[in-house]
Amino acid sequence: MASTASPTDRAPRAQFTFRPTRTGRARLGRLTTPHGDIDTPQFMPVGTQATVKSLTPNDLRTTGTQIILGNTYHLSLRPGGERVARLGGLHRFMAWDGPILTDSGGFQVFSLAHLREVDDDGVTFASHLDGSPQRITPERSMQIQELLGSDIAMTFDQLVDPTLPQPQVEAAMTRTHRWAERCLAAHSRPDQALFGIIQGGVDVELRRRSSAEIAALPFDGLAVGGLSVGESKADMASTLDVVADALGDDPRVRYLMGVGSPLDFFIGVERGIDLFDCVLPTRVARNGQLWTNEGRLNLRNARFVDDGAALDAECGCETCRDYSRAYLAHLFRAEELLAYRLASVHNLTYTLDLMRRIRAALAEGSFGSLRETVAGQYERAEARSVSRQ
RNA sequence: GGGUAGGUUGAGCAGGUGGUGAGCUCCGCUGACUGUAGAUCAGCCGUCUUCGACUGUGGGGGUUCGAUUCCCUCCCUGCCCA
Repeated sequence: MASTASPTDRAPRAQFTFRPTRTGRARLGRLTTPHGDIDTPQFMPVGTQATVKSLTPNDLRTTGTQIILGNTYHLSLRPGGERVARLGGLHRFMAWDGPILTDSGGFQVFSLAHLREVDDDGVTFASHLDGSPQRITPERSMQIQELLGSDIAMTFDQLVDPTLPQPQVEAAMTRTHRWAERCLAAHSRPDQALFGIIQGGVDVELRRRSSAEIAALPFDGLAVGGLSVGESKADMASTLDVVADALGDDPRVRYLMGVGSPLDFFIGVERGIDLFDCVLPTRVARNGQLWTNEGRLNLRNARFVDDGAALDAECGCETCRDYSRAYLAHLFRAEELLAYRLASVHNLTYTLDLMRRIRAALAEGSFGSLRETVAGQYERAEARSVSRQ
C-alpha cells in the first residue's frame, strides 16, 4: 500500500508515504522530516517573521500544529539569513523544534508588485522596511533558505494575476521553470528537502505544461502555486483537476500554496492535495473573525457583548474552555492583546482539528458527509448574517 | 452680586466677524481579508421617500431680502473677584 517518494538519490530529508482513499483522488499520508513527522492532509500555520503572530511555540503545540511556514524575503531583510545561521538556525532562533517549511520569497514578487522589478535573472525589491534595494535570485533564495535551515525549501517562482493576458501568464510560468532548474542546481543542503512550484494561472494548457515540466525535475515535493489570488472557486477547482490529471500517480507530496478557508480544504483534498498553508485563520482571528462549528462569527458584532456562552461548544481549545464570547468581544473592543492570542489559538485549533477530522473521514469513507456538514455550518452562518440586515 | 470665556450632529473639537457649517478624531454599526508591508483595511455613523432632499450652530425675540454671525433677553457651564 505504501509507496515511497523522492526520485532523487540525495536524502535523509523529507520522505513521503501515502495511501489512496476511496474518496476521489484524496490521499492519506505521512511526511517525515528531520524535525518530525506530519500527518497528511495537513495545514501549516504561517509564521512569516519567525513567529506565528501572537503565539508561542508552546501555544502552537497545544493547537495541534505539526509544521509551520517561514518566509525567506522577510527573514532575509530582518534579522538576516546569516544572522539566523550564526544564532543556530531558524528552529533554535524561534524555539520551535518541529518541522519548518520556508517560502522562497516568490509570493512577494506578487504581493509587493509595486515595489519590485522582475527580470530573467531575478527580482529587485525596494525593501518594505527602508526602501533599500534588495536583490533575490533563485540562487540567493536557496542560500538564504539553507542558512535558515528549514526542513523544506521552496523554489523561487513568479506568480501573476491569472486574469492577465495569456502571454504574460505564460512568460511568468516559463521563467518559473528556468528558476526551478537553477534552484535545483544551487540547492546543496542534504538535510533540507526542496519542493518545486507549478504555475500557469487558470489556463488549462499552461497548467498541464507546468505540471509536466516541474514533475520531470527531481524535487522532493510538488507545489501548486498561483491560486487563491482572486480567481473563482470554480476556476481553482478545475485548475486543481488539471494538475491532478497531469501528475497522475506521481508519488510525491502535493502542496497547495496559500489555501485556505475551511471549505477550500475540501476542494483541495478531494483533488489529491496533501499540504496547505494560509494566513487566513490567524489573520482573520486578529481581525475578530472566528471559525466555529456554527460557521464564521465576527466577535466584534454587537450581538456578542452579552453572550456568556463558549465560543464553540464543540471545541476543546483553551479559548473555548475558559472564556466566553462576551469576554472575547470585550477584549476585541478594548483592543487588548489577549484578544489576538485567544482568537488565534482557537482558529488554529479549529483548522488543525478540521484537518484531523478530514483525515479520519477519509479513513472511514465519510468525507462527503463531513464536507456537507461543514458546508452547511458556513452557509447557515451566512444566512443568519443576511437575515439580520 | 460683578466680571470674563464659552454653549456646533453620542463624546471631544474645527470652522464661521451678514449669503456656501453635515468637516475632523474618538465612540458606535457593518463588511472584507487566502505561499502576512495587515492586532489591518473599507463603508456607514442628524432625518427622510438616501445618485437626491430636508433639518441642524443653547431657548425666545428683534434688525435684515437673508442671521451661526449684529442687537435684546433668558437658560446653562468654566474661571476670576466679592
